[in-house]
Amino acid sequence: MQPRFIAHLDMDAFYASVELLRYPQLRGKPVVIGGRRHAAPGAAIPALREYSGRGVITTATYEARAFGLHSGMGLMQAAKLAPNALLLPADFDEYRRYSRMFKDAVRALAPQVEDRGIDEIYIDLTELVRSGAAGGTLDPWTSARDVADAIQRAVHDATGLTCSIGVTPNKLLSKLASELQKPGGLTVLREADVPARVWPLPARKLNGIGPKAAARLETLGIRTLGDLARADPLSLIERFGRSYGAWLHQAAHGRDERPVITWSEPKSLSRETTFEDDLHPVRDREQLSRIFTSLCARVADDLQRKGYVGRTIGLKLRYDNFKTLTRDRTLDEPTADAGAIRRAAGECLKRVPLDRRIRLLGVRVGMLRRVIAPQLFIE
DNA sequence: TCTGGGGTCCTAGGACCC
DNA sequence: TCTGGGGTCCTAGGACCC
Repeated sequence: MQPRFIAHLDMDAFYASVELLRYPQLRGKPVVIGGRRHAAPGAAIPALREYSGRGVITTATYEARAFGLHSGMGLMQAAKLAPNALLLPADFDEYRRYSRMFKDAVRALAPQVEDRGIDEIYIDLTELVRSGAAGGTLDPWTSARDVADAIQRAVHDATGLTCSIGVTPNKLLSKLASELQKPGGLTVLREADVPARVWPLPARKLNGIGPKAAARLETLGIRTLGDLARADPLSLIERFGRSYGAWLHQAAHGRDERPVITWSEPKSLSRETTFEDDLHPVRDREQLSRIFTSLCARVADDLQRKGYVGRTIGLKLRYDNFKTLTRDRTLDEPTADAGAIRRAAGECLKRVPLDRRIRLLGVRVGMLRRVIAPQLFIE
């Protein structure tokens, strides 16, 4: 395969940065996004110490991260570390608007874009670099850096927001590289840089090595990606299975052939909610039933708006002890009807033990099939 | 006052069919 | 009576990611 030039672009503290455009007076202060809507519009922005309830940080500004706050952290725990940090509820409609703006700005320069959620993308720069560098003697990596630099400026011009970009021969390394100089970084890594720049990093930094795998690796004395690269591939396969073990070995050497995928069909749509207070299956039966029905109605609405029907209806339930279970049922014919989804999900609910308080309820529809043309639906 | 909400992919076992 | 494969579909759970 010809060498490729792949970029990973990651918006810096995206949700928080969008809020700072709206509230410029908060710039330089520790701010976190998360929790449910809590203050009346127009009221003063509350500090973390004033918050009570469930919820986690979705994004923290760099000033807030200095206190040890990070996304995923419970808000009550965060309040202990930084009681004076300011707290704003998430405004997803606004973030989606900015997401479209930055992605459009990138696509105008480099069309081969893979969506990886609201605030990050992969970009295949190979064609641009080849056509741009073909005329001169310019080193292609210098050319790739120039394109990435232009993308960074275009994103800032379009949105007023900064991003970090990694440019390398593949998605795995680019994802890693974009994190090396946040915020506002542009990091170029070539294959030859892997031993010096990648191997010293903790194994956990690799996209695909999560907390569980990292802990198992640690027990084998594997802490860095260099340790992993030196590990015997056969023993990795023995311990982690044929597929994941082989992947671990390849990944530690910075090898990844996955293409940049510019469009893919969704596989499932779901809605779930964590209750303000755990609900009792008997005493709070009516409230649970209302919430359950409304979740079904919301998934049905999502399906209809986006133009899909689905055949597998799934229920998700989390008890007060955080134990989570799922049940699903595959119908003969796909549906997007709220009533049909509710009936199937109701059958699933009959198959779970309801002997303790419930924390979360969710409804999922899978095995999707498209019913209208993609350009007709509105995001 | 621990632990949101929306996804993807993988594994493993059982049913069922040939 | 016991014993085969292989293949597909369905279900449940778990790891991981943003």
